[in-house]
Amino acid sequence: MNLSILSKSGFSLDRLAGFCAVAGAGSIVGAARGDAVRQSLLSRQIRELEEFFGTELVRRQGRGLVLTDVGVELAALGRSQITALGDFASNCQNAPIRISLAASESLLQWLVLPRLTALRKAAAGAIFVLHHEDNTAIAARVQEGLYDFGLIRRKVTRGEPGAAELGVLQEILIAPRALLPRPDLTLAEALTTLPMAIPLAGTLRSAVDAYLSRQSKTPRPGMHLALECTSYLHASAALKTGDCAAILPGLALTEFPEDLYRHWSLAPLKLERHPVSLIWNQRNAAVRPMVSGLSMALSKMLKF
Amino acid sequence: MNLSILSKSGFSLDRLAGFCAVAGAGSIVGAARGDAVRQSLLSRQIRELEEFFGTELVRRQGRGLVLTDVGVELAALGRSQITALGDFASNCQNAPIRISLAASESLLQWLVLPRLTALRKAAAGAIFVLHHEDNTAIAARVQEGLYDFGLIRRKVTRGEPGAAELGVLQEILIAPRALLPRPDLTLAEALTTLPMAIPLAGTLRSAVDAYLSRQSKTPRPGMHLALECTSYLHASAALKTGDCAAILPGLALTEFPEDLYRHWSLAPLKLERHPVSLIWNQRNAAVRPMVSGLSMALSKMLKF
DNA sequence: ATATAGTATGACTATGCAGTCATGAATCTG
DNA sequence: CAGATTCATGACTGCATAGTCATACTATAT
Repeated sequence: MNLSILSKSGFSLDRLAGFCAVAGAGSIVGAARGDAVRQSLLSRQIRELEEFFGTELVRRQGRGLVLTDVGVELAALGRSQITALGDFASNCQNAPIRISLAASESLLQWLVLPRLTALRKAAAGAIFVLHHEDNTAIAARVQEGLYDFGLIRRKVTRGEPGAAELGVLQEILIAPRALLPRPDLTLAEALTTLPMAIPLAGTLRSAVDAYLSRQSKTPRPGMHLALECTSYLHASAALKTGDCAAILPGLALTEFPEDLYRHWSLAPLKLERHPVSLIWNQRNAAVRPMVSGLSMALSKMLKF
Repeated sequence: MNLSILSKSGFSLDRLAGFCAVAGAGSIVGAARGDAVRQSLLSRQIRELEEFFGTELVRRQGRGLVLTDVGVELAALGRSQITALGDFASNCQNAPIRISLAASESLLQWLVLPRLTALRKAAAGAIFVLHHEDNTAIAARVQEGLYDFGLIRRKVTRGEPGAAELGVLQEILIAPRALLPRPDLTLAEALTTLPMAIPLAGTLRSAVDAYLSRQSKTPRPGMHLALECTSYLHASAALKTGDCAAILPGLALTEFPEDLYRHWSLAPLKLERHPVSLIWNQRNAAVRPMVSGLSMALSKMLKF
């Protein structure tokens, strides 16, 4: 075993953890959590690590810092080690392990949380820590080992390690029946006449317009919109007021009973399909037995 | 990230390394390497770890100690972490990583070492550390993470992770031509008349006897043996003296040129076949990029 | 019973490191 | 430009821990 780490001074678990915190927060001040005193400690710890390893770990850039490639590597290594030790300690105390999962608000709301009971059973007493984060950041964070699992919208190449495809999101239009002038309203009529809440996703908006023009229905720009929002959750809440219709992921349908709400498939819109995939960190899985076990269970249970 | 390890006192990398050393050596005195002073330190460090984790890590048994299951787990975890950190530090200094491989003397001699040049090339500057150890211990040590790779004689179930079958050892009989009364001596005649060096493997010995009795040749117990030895290497050395024939793995044949030595297949003896397999530790492979890369290369290059 | 080979423990020292504080330096923003 | 934000540095304190030593304890072998 290579014991050079222990015979030389300048390395400690504490420094490693500090560095990981900085890496996670993206800045020293951020990692110091407002504590001005901690800032100086962290700054020094990073310098000591750099001296110890003989490499730059961060690059001072402007009035902030960015990790170097080596720094990213070390942060990932450190995170996996500290988590593994934490798991081990938790196990010794029969204390629950924490498993983190990051996803967009809407996926958490309509894909993960409805299945919570089953998930908790599969996790055998582990505690789930849910994080919501914007879609692009999730993949990176999972790669860094900051989250154990992530749900993202992308294809998975067959046999790819650390990823599993869960299903394809289908958007639908839902409207309160009370709002309908006639019960047999067509999709195109609904889209042109009903006040509507739709997320501010450019592609969705333009797909609606394109569809309407194919149907020779003049879209009334702005007029048929009651609300533009940044999340399907807001659209869902708006829909619940009964004041407007909304475009939501099909998964949300369970919240809107058939007798009070009517829904239309948006298949005619030929929207781009978004496969939802579960991803996890391979190194984390190897080091945390719970993660490797759960990756199988989660990819089954979250399928839709 | 679970930071309970750092906020509570009683844990340190040093203690973890000490515990791993004790686990590897099997005793505190052994790990102390003769240093009587270190013994007391190690004993205390183990107790502190036990207090920290709130679990027994070793069980005092007689005048020695044995690891508990939890202890074995922690030792493996610690070893993989310390090695991974060591690798990282080595990488930062552009220093070579050490990759350890354990096998029986004969496999090292005739399977590994002849391919050393190719192996070193595949390992891209890593240093190979060869250990010889008796066959049964190797699997356990690899599992503990003490060795990165091991060569053992057992079957590999298809798709088994951390293992690859390399080939099937075929024993052969080799004799110096100078020793032969006639150049066309049959296998049975050779086995009954030539002085012979064979390893003290009970199965090999009784297979020879069984074969001879099938051939209605009376084995002359003891008489046809010049040497019983505990390793094929000894048999090989004896063979080189020219004074006796020897049963050796087919791999050894390269050392004995056709013009000076004659060899017979032992296929008629219907010996039990021993597949040789390369095994490695999955956790180690996940944590040491070099190991996971090499596992593919080694299982190809060591095939025979 | 005695020797021996192992572990355990108490008492101490030295040191490396986290924690703390004040202040400086570099960079961006209005 | 001033002011704000962020990182860097030097100087100090207190504490946890590695290191050291002497000795006690325990099980096994003869």
